[in-house]
Amino acid sequence: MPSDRGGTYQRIADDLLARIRSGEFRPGDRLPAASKLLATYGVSKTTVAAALDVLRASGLVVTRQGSGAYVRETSEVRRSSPERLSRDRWGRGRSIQDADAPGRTRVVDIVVALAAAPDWVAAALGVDTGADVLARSRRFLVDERPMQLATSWYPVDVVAGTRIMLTDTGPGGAYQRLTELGHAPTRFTEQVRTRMPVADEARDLALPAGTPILEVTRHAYTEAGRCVESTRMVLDGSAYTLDYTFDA
Amino acid sequence: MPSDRGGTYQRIADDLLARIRSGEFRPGDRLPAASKLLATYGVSKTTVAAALDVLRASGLVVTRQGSGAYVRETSEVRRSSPERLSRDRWGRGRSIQDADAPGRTRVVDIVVALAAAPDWVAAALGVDTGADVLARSRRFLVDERPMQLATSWYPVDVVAGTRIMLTDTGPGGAYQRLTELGHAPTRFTEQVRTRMPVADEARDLALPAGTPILEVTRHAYTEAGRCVESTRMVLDGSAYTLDYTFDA
DNA sequence: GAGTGGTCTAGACCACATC
DNA sequence: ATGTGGTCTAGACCACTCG
Repeated sequence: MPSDRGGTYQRIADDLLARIRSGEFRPGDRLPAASKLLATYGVSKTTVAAALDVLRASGLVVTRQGSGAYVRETSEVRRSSPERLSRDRWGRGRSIQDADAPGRTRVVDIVVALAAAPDWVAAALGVDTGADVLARSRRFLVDERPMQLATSWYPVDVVAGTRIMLTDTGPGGAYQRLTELGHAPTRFTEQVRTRMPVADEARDLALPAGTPILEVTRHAYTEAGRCVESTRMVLDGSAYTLDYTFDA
Repeated sequence: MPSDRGGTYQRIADDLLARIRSGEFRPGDRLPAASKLLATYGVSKTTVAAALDVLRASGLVVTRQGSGAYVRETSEVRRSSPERLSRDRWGRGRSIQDADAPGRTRVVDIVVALAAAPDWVAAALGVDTGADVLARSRRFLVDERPMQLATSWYPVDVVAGTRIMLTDTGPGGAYQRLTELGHAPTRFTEQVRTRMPVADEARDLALPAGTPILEVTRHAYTEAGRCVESTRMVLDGSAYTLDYTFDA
């Protein structure tokens, strides 16, 4: 066992990490039970638990009560490219979700309501702070695994009386409806950040400890330069890779 | 104190979180000492420590030994846009780093060496797996705060005998040199992921617990479609927002 | 020196899964 | 029924800062 800096629990964590890296424990494998580790390293149960906490916080190990501690399996990565928003994707009446990687996407927990616009939404959509806008929230499952939370906001004058105000926006989705209304989005901006999830997000996305999220904020602009949609997405950071392309 | 689900430490963490959210404790404020919390909640020191561990792992609290536990200050956000790579930026002999947000950028720990290409680099650059390529590693400080680690790889036949092989690539940086060599990058792809840092990254970026990183992989292509640079960057996730723009 | 966070023990009880 | 992880206690010692 290495005797570097840090407490005993840190050295045990480092040792276990090295054994995982070396291939002694592979993804999906169960680590030795705490009672074994306790004896192996000659420490108390609390110290072993602390070591496992380190590995959990770094997202490398998941624990299942009554079962064991397991090396986390690298989940299949889901790619997300701007091409999913290209006009010929949604122009044909296909769902934008079809553009993502394989897997059956299901949209659940759809909530559509008029609500006061958050500051940054009001600023983007060009409405007064606190003015009512249409908010569409929903949750995306891929093969029944929750992958993404999203809320989109629209100016009321744009979407009033359209299918965007209904739970089902119809073929092609909101972008197709906006196009039919003469507000076709032609340009998008996305801002990408990362952070640890809040408790609600961790629950809704079923995130194990040590899993950060990607927060993507997208704005859709018409040819005239008007912002007609503001969207904030929260993605399972262990599942997504975002692809972007641009010219010098 | 809420008496919801979960252990005592979880309820203490939830309570402290609520008090932070309510504004009772503001960013930079010191939380009550563990000895106070211990008395307030009527629990043992271990339980208080567990509650603080929850808040640390979520990046909301930082602790300083011998001093106290503090509500984490939201560090100034540093924006990073593709425009930093536009030709007129580096075409004028300015450093690409100048394109980022305010602050003095300093590049340290520059290491330039020939090394075996990792698989994904070899594939991108179109060389044999394990073949030697030029690797440039460095670390970026902004106002002396470490913000980013980066390694770039170049095909040997492109950069042999040029300043790209030196520590100082000269005015305009590597892209300007590539342009002079007839390999002007005209198109870039970036792949963005997030994950928790490994120990080395947490140390080199001075990341507090509960801080995820952004891993950005960029490829630079010439007009002819050849990839002449492959770069992997690791960014302090609490400091960066990535900006992208694209058309429908 | 007083106060703070960080670590560790030995043992206990609980909730959960069935290795 | 047994073994697993999860939680908690009361107390101890250490390392660090200086409120």
